[in-house]
Amino acid sequence: MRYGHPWVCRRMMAEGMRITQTRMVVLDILARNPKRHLSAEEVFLMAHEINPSIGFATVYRTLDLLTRMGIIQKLEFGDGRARYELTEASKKVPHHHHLVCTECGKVIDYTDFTDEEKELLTKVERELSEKYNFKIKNHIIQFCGICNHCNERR
Amino acid sequence: MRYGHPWVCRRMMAEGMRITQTRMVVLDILARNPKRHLSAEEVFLMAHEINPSIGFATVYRTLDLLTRMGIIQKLEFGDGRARYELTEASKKVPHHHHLVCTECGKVIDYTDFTDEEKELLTKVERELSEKYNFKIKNHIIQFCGICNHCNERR
DNA sequence: ACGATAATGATAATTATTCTCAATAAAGAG
DNA sequence: CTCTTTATTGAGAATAATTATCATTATCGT
Repeated sequence: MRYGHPWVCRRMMAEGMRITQTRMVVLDILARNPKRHLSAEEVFLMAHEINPSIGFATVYRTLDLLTRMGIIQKLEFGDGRARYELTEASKKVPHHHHLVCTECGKVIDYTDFTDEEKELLTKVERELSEKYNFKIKNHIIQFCGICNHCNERR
Repeated sequence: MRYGHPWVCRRMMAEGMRITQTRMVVLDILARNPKRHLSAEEVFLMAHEINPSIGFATVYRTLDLLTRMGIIQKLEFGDGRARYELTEASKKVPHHHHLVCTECGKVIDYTDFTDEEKELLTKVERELSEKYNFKIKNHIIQFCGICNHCNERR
């Protein structure tokens, strides 16, 4: 059977993993929704539309697998459910970070200041990596506060 | 009754909140353990040592309250339980960020590169604040990877 | 000291995530 | 293409963190 995402498939094969329909469906969903921060449940619902036989547990397992492979990233915005999106390293999503409203949970992606940020981050990453002997795979940057909407109704 | 943490007490009173023993005990525990990233359960156990009548639910409520007040910060390192520590803004803890091992969950605090980082962060914070009309209270920066220990046993 | 009521403790309820295990399907061998 | 091995899956049960409920308690202005 043929699927897309050749770079992921190559890595899976190289590591002796099987390329299954569920894995490709989950990856596809995340790749097609780069703007949203999908929760496991949302991914499950979308996967279920494509193939109703896909189970919840497998979606979790696949999200976990892709996270450990560094293809997607698990994000936690403090509302009790994890969110997932492709990593920058997967070359499918541009450098960006998140602005989180701690009141309503709204999340804004911002892509400003990325050149300066990127430069500093690369430097910090390299040096921390050496100093602490840590193989750094990616990073999470969130600014937390109150959005204009929540600010107004007070 | 007299407690420490006058700056917190002042703010609580100003906002019509009551200054209770449980709140002060929880705050004290976090203030006395700036190096650790305590989970709600750990805080509960320590609080329970001090006063066995303190309940789990109240610890959660207090952690949530202090978080909303910006005195402590809720951190999620991906192991399914939230951690709490004083914010930089509370002036009790120095500027630092976290290095998280996605394999074993180990967390290293690092305080390197803080001058450059701080400068950039302040700038980014100010400009994002204007652009998105967001009242930014704090930020979370985590570098995720594999620690040397986990790297060796492969 | 008193009274209004915010806060609490105990416990039940909820909810996201993980585990279990028999059934299924991917991939290499023939 | 068929067979075999075994990694992966689906369904549902189990787990664990967090939140809600509600009668009781303790704070604080008077």
